[in-house]
Amino acid sequence: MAEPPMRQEHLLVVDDDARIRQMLARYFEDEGYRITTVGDGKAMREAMARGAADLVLLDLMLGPGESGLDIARELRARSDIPIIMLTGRDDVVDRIVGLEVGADDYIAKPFHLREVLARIKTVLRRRAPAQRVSEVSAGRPIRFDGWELDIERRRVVRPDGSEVTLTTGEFEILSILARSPGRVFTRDMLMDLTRGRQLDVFDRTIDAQIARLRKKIEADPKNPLLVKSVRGVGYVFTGKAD
Amino acid sequence: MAEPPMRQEHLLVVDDDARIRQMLARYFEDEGYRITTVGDGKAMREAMARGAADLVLLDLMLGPGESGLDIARELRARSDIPIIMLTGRDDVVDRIVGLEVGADDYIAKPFHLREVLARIKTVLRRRAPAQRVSEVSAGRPIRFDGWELDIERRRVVRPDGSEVTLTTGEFEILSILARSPGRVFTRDMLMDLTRGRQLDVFDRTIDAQIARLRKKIEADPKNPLLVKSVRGVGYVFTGKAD
DNA sequence: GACCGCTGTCACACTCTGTTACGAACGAGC
DNA sequence: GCTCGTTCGTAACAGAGTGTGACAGCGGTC
Repeated sequence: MAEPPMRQEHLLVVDDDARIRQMLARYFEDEGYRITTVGDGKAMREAMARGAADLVLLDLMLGPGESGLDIARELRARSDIPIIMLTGRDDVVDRIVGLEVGADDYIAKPFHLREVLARIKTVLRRRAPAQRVSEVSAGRPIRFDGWELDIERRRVVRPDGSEVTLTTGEFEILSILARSPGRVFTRDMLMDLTRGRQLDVFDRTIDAQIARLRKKIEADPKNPLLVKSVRGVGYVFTGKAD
Repeated sequence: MAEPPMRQEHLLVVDDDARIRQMLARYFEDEGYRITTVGDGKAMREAMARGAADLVLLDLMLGPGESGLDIARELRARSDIPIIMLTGRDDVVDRIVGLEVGADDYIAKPFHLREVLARIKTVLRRRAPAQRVSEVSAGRPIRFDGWELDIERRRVVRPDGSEVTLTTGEFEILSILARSPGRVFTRDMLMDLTRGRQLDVFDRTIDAQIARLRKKIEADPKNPLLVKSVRGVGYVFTGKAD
């Protein structure tokens, strides 16, 4: 029986902070990864041209005139390479946009190296299916199945024209989900993106909010059509964009 | 050293990792195969032009700007040569797409050489009757016999327009099967593609799920028309695409 | 302070799924 | 045809995951 060849996975780090680059490089080399680090978009393009990486770790706060979001969009337009964004602790908006743009996951700075490793393994292992880049442009209302969700004005209008009154929490969850239809969000991500904190072990907060949301927007909350559960994973928005 | 095949079968390996090419070359030469190895799509086209191989072992993660999936599609468009994909450990999505594109089987890296040999023998033996490339494009619902399966929206609609409520697990299995009608999936593949893990020896999980699925979508679950069993092998979707 | 809406937490019921067990169906060989 | 060993279908059960009513704490308003 032959020894299985451990293919060395190749990470590409894009961060303008040299200390972070060095720290990540040292850690992941020790962990047996091949790692390339670059400081800006230009160097990233060159590195990608020299040889495709298996995953990109992308800082969202690059130097002046460069946005990690644009780079993510650019990468996504050209390949399906997994992207993990490094975001500021409270850049909830950037995280949401990052996910819309097609990033696979995000990690808040400052991070624990072990956590980065865990996320990388997860993303490489279970590539989220069909990361369709959503066409949602901020500011324009989202329309689905006759509904209208105006994120700017925090309004939700039924197909018959009447307005639904959602609480802040309900609205937040619906916004996150509806911005990326078809993408499954874990409870942990939803907690983070709506409340900015982590989910405890037996936390049922998100479930309760989803139940309340369904009661308001689903014709039959027992058979939801817009927000479905994915057992063992989380929730997904299944409305059909108009 | 194994018994050499009657006629020396010719394998073509496409992988950008020279160590893997060399390892496969040495092993299969010892096993009595004729083997050609190339590192990219261009070299593959040249090799194919020089002389058709009997089977292509294709790495899905090639260098920059090259996707194994595109190459598989290209190969399949021009010939019925059997294709076995080499995929990352858990690139479930890539595997599914690969099968849709018309590959005959896949092997997860890192692999055991004996396993590769076994799979090659199987594929060459059963010479799958020209796996029809399915036209399934992600995002668009699959239609068969009046049914509609909308993977994005996680919906299944009967010919009479009513909706079937499938559980997450049932839906997953049906999705995998229906994406590649006519292809026989082993229980092991189904377990791998839906749950990302391997089947234990006396595992009846898939059978149970299939039974539950049939109860919901078959008119007569005892005489299934959509999901049939292939004794000793697995299950196959036999719905007729509309 | 009293009131009120929102949300986190708990408890309980219900659903889903892996596992087991057993009988039926099947194929091979005689 | 028959037997025998294997494979498959499925009912039943238990454990894990999920839905949801109830309630209390919190922060706001009057």
